[in-house]
Amino acid sequence: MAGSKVGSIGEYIREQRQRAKISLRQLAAVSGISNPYLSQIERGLRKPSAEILQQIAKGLRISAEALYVQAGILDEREADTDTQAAIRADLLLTERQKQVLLDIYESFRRENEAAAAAAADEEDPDHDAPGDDTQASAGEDTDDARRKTS
Amino acid sequence: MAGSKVGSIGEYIREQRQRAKISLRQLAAVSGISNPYLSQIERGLRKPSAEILQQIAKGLRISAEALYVQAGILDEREADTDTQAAIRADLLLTERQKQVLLDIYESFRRENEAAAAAAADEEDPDHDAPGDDTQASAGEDTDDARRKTS
DNA sequence: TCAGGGTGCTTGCAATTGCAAGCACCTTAG
DNA sequence: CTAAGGTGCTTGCAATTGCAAGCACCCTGA
Repeated sequence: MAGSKVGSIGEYIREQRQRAKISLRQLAAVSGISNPYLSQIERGLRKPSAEILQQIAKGLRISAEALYVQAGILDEREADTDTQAAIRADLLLTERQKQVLLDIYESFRRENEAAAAAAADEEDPDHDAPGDDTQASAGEDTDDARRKTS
Repeated sequence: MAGSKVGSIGEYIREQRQRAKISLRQLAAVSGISNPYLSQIERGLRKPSAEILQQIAKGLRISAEALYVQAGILDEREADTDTQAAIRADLLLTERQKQVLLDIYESFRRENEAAAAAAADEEDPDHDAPGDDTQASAGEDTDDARRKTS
């Protein structure tokens, strides 16, 4: 198997794990694999079998297929229909249910956009060195406030 | 991996190969794997990786997914609705969010099926209405026609 | 300060995977 | 009859996979 793919699945797993905010050992434990092995997988030193990927997916509470696709052993499904349109057109759902799903979908989308914007804001200070002092100062105040609320 | 599953994938591969009327060596050659190894796989002496299954599927000109299902590393897919397919393919959602939406969707579906069953029990008495008999009869004819064309 | 609990990683090893070399057997042509 | 070509399988081995034992480091509480 091409090393580039294996590196990709390891990065992907680490990414999903960090999103779930669990440690490597915790994920290894709930997945039922050894933590050194999970570490090696994440760093691309080992190429896990499909069974191991299945276990990791279970631990991450995502579908095994998603990991298989990243690992290059399953093709990405086409089905490029729009999620919102599909929900609205789904005859097996009541209108109320459609709305609930759409609300959650949009909330997830906003969440992801906010995460993307936050990532962009962290990169901006690097571009404007003079403005950094002002923005960094403001940023510190915000961080202090967050610590107090936590 | 449970030996019973491995024995099953080996039998399945041999079956498909014999249906295709090609020898073990021919399949091994077009699949790009060694013929002794293919022999061992067919007899359940070895458990092939997903990559090897992928190659065998290519040689047999069947989908890799079919072999994955037999090997127990992929669940048999239910017929996805458009909504499910759309959620799975949505690049703007994280894997975790997809799973949450799918779980809620399926819960709604089950809710609706239960409601439909309850409604059907309440409507049974209405079938005695004359107009309803005519429609039910037409529906049955349509079903018969479909069975003949299938 | 030290002890305990947490983090991720290193290392050696047993088991497994996949292969190359070769065997045993069958069929066909000369 | 033999030789050639085909079939499926045996065996030993290198490489890989997955693990257990343990290391290095960090943080917190007494």
